[in-house]
Amino acid sequence: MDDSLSPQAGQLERPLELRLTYRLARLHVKLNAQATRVLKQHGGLTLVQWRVLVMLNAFTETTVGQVARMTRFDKALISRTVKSLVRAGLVKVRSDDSDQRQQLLSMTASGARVFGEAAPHMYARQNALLESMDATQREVMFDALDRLEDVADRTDAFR
Amino acid sequence: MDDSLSPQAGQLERPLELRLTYRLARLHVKLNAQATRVLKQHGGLTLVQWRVLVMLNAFTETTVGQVARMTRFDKALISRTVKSLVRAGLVKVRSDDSDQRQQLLSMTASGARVFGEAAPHMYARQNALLESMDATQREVMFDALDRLEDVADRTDAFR
DNA sequence: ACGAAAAAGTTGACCCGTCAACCTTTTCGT
DNA sequence: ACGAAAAGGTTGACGGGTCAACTTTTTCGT
Repeated sequence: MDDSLSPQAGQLERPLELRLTYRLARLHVKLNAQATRVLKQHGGLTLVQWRVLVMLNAFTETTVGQVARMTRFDKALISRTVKSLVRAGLVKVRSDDSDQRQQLLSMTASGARVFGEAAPHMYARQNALLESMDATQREVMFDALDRLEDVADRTDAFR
Repeated sequence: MDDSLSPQAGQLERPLELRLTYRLARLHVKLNAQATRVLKQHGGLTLVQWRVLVMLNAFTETTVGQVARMTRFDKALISRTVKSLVRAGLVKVRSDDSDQRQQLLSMTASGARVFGEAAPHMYARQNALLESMDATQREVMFDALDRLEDVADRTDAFR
């Protein structure tokens, strides 16, 4: 399989490899695929389920809305994912007496077990990613991420 | 709306803000949303349609498979998107006599017009993103993207 | 030159993620 | 203390994106 395409190319306004959005999208896809693979091999969680459990692990009792805000996922998605976790017996729900709208979520014992099974591999992966860069690279990277998010929030410049 | 969540937090194995995958995912979502907004305002293309047209603009006659490989999108997605573009009259198809399997795609006049309407804004955006970083930052960033993609390809480390 | 394998493309099924509408409970201004 | 507005959450509908199966055409080894 020859992937070099030998195009009659030339005039891409900016070479593809140097397009930031393109590169980020590509990386994001790869990282997601990798995470999904790792999770499948170690406990069978989906990526969203994993992210919810990470939150429940960090903040022992929390709510759908809080998880949604923290992960920046849509609350509809979180709501459904929590349901799937409850159905699977990994998460339990307790109603909050001081606010009848919301329910407090926490991991069950078997939820903690499944989480504990996946966690080392996921954290090893996270570390492997970070260790592919040295300290200054990392710093520049996170700084750049901050700036980019900032620019991404302000579309108004192009209206 | 208080977004600071004042959690009973503490023991996130790695603070959320410093999780690379998390930050990248978040940025990616924002960038996509921004691009979608810009496209909606200037010609009404979808993001995938835009990416296909970018390819057709750069490589005047190309095929579904080539576009799929270059954009790294699934060929099923490209196939459907091309159909939508043909239906909209923005892309036309010519059969290749030397290979009956594939069809050569190119923009129509009105395709070029719509593309030309969106392009300046999209490129301005791309530039705004790049200009939020100085030269060395950019270099570090692209280098980091290379390394990360590399690591992302080798899951085997965690098997 | 023939059959096997590979490539191009299409289609259907399916999951992910977003959006908008909606219901219930709480908060808050007056 | 009452009504409006806001917040929490659920649901349905939809487009985005992936995966696998399949058809047709081409390539290639022997």
